[in-house]
Amino acid sequence: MEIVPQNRDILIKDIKDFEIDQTLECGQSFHFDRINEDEYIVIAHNRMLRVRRGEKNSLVLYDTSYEEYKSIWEDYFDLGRDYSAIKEYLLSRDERLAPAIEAKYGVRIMHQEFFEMLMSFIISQNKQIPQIKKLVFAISEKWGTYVGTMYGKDYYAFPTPKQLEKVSAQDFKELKTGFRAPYLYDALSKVLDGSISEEGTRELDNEALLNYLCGIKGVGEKVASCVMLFGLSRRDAFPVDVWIKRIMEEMYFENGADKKKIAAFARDRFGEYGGYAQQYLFYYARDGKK
DNA sequence: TCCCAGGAATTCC
DNA sequence: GGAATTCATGGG
Repeated sequence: MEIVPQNRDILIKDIKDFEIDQTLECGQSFHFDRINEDEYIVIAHNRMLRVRRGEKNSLVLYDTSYEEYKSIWEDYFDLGRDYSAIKEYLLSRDERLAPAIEAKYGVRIMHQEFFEMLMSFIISQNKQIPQIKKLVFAISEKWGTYVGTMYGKDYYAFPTPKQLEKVSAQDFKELKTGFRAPYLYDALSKVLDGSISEEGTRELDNEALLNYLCGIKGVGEKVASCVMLFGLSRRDAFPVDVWIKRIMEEMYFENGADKKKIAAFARDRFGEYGGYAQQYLFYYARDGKK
């Protein structure tokens, strides 16, 4: 992998184990627009990023700097990590992961922002991905900071807790968040009063962190695990949703298993690489059914 | 009209 | 305790 600054853009050559479309569309992220199969607009860290897949395993990040790439986007897309080692380990744990890993070879686990992940995955319950995206965009447009216009569309960052200080549960409801409105409000309140904070998560081990997050109304094990995996880089978290349950039962439990049992099995089988296994399997399972 | 959606809270037995 | 029901909204 080679990072080549070009004018106002950043060209990254010879990226392995990465595809921008797979990484964005595997279900971990909701705050982006697809321009076409190679080009996306990504909103994160109070910025709008135009990014495009280039020729021969390259990637172009438009209108950014080397410093910004190193300080933000490399970590955001997890480009600094060796995924061949991850894949090798997972395959050594179970070679039956091969079809999922081969099909979704370009997925990386992103490191997104904690608060946005918390709110997004509270929204995600009992919703489909396009609906989740719609609500994330609506909340951003209503309360977030304008970050730029591309192809005629205005983009807004996901609001900070501070920007939502005066927002009520009723305000969330008016955006059609439905029964999730009081959940969003409870999460917001706890972040605003400091009882939930990213700093507060650092010292906690996974089990304690899970309980910590589950103290928020509307946050159960699955949502908490997603926040841990995608927002706090707990790469051993293994969210069990309906898709994962389905494929794990197919692979490992002939007579079915509840979510707790599946999560425990995954901890034992995949260990610190559970999150990667989860995402390959989730995307593979969900895509196959389409 | 009916059914389901990257679930979680509540109610029921 | 664990299983069934409810929750608000949109789309097939």
